[in-house]
Amino acid sequence: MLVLDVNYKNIAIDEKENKSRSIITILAKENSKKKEIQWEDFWPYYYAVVSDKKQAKKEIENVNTEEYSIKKIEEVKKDNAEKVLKLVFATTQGLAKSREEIKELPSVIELREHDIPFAKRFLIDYAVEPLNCAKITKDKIEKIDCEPKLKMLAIDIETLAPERFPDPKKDQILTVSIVDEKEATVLSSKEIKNAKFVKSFKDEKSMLTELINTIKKKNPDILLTYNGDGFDIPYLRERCRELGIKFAIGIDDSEPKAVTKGLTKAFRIEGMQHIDVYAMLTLLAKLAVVNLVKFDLESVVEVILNEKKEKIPSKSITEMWQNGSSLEKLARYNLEDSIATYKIAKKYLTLIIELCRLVKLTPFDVVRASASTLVESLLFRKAFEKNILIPNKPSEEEVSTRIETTYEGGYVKEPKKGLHERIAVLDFSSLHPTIIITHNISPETINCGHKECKEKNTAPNGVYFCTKKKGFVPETIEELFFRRMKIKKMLKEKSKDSKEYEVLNARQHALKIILNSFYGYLGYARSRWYSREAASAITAFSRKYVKFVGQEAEKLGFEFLYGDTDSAFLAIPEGKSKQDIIKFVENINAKLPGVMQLELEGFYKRGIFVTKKSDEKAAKKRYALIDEEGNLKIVGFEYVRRDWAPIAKKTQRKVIEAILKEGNPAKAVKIVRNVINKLKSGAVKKEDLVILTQIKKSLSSYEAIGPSVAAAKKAIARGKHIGIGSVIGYIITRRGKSISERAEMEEFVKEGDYDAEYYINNQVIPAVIKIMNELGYSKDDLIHGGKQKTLGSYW
DNA sequence: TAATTCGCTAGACCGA
DNA sequence: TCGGTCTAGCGAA
Repeated sequence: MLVLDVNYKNIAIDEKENKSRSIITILAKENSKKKEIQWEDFWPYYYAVVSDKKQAKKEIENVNTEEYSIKKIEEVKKDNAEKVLKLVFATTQGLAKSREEIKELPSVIELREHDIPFAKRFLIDYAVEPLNCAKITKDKIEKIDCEPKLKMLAIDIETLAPERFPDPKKDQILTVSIVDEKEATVLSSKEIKNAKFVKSFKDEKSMLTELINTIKKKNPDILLTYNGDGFDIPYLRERCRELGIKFAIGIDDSEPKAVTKGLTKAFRIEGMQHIDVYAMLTLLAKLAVVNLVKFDLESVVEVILNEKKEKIPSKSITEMWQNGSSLEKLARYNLEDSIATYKIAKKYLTLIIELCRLVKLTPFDVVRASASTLVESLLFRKAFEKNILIPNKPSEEEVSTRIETTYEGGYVKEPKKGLHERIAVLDFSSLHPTIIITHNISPETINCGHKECKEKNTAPNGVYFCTKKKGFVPETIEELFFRRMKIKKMLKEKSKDSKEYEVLNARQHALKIILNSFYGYLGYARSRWYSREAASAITAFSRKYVKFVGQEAEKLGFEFLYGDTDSAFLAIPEGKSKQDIIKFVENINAKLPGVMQLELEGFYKRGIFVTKKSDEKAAKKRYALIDEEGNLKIVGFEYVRRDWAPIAKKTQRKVIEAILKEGNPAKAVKIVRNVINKLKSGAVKKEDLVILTQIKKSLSSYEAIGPSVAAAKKAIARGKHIGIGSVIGYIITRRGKSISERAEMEEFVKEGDYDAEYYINNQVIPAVIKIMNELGYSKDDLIHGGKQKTLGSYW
């Protein structure tokens, strides 16, 4: 049986006395049939840490147990607290209401685990893995690993938007696209001829009725939308109400329900998992699974699916609809959105499944979670297994004080500037997790009092960690770490295009994501397992280890060029070989404690470090390398930044290529001079001039009005809608004094209308000058031509 | 509305 | 109009 969802509901247990209870419901699928299982023997509960168990019990019995639906008060044993009572309730409402009064009772010190949602509580206590199979008997749920066959259905709507953001009270839904593995259909509320994929209806109401029927009939396990939480689902619900029908797509004929998630709402649909692919992608971007900054479907499709998708602005959609022209194009556009949504979801489904299983959250929750929620959810289960009480969330005051004091991070070495040859890059694999495991770093192992631990396991920041008893965090991480190693080993024997490989790879990826999140979680102010000392000790150890590698390398005659947090860049001098590096790594590994491990990331033929703009020191976090196959690795430079114009980025890349690949700085000069001339001639295309910047707060709250904000304000004055999080693409034109005054959003700029001086002096030259400086060229040489040099004189 | 710190750069802002 | 300081954004790890 495949577990699709766990939820709870309130049911009457005694109609006469008006008594009810909260009961867990499991939505499972067997032989492609969904069914709901009610779990009788599980009740809402929390713990109270008390000063005297008998006394506290009495006090609790004296409150209105009826109102709070208190069922039972049990004495329980927990490994990290002395006197603990477990309070069991009939309803979640009773539980919630009781907290205020219970926590104030004289013998009650504090409540614990009082804010764990009931369904989540069940997932923890029974170790239920959503999207995995299970054998469900009366009192047990036994996990059985399986490959779930999930039926997904993507929907997307187009609406009327006459000169305003669409309003479901007024603006009708024009078309709806529905896509699954087999079918791709558009429903239209007006006849669209000559389009096979369109089903036309006489009006909006009959179209929406068909949509509801189709969803019910297809009965998917997963309903996919793109920003369905923010738009499609509430719009459909409102619009249906407006038309006097019910958007009853739940398996129990209920409408989608809004669930508050932070500031925004998520829409839950009974009987299926609503995955908002937009939410999913913001999570995957935060977890560094995908590299996305713009989340509109067109940008996303380009990056993830490597496809081009045309955007039709809402204004044009309204026009097309009203004119009755190009309706087929409109329908196709609508269809493509659903297809894209479906494809993206499919691409990451395996990873999402593995994350659900690992942290024991439903896909609905996982895709809308944050890194901290994922880590915390996993720790909840571990705490249950280890029989320890989960720490409470910190109060707001506590959060503020935590934020006030920060701690020192990783070590970044100032690089040796200039061109270098024969570079080996070494890095620690899983640096933070391995430090945590090796040194047993956990909130509760700090300064344990043992003399021996202090002597043997003190971090460079002065705190030490117990060596006698494994900590909660390191024990958890260690288990995940070794599980991942094992999977990675298995992967080597699988064929890369097999399903097995895909699943195992997703599994190790999920583990990696969680492993990498623990360190940040320990230093995160709202964390339940917060420990600044622990987080600070981790970075202190990291600095020590990286410096150690650098020092040992120099002792052997390698040059320690650069290092950042977990890496060491070494130059291999004449007379030393790659083999010596391999030996060096082996030697270091023999000296490293615990599971610490240094790896050879790769060899590079050449590399360049440049000076900062502000002074003559070499810049950290910016360098370029070329490997033996001629592959460039450009880090930190303008080339990788989106807030630089493509003309500057492309030129920089070409310059780096000419120098590292061909060793031909004269060619680099030529490239730059050509670009300058082209800019001057006015022939550079708009698309090469656009600078992208995100608007991160409300436009009114900016103290300094930079070009992006200025451009956005002007665009708003022209009627454009720009919200927080919008990415502004602007061009510097010739109209105005300051740069901000001259900035205009791309769509309001004509081809050729740009400020060549700006793009030469503020974009192209700054992007290449520091690189050319290292080769002996000045700004003048770039602008006026001049000396010819070859790299020969340097090597 | 929520993993961390370190670091670079641009351009506005502000006072002289 | 200058130079220093501050705000802001983005990237590396």
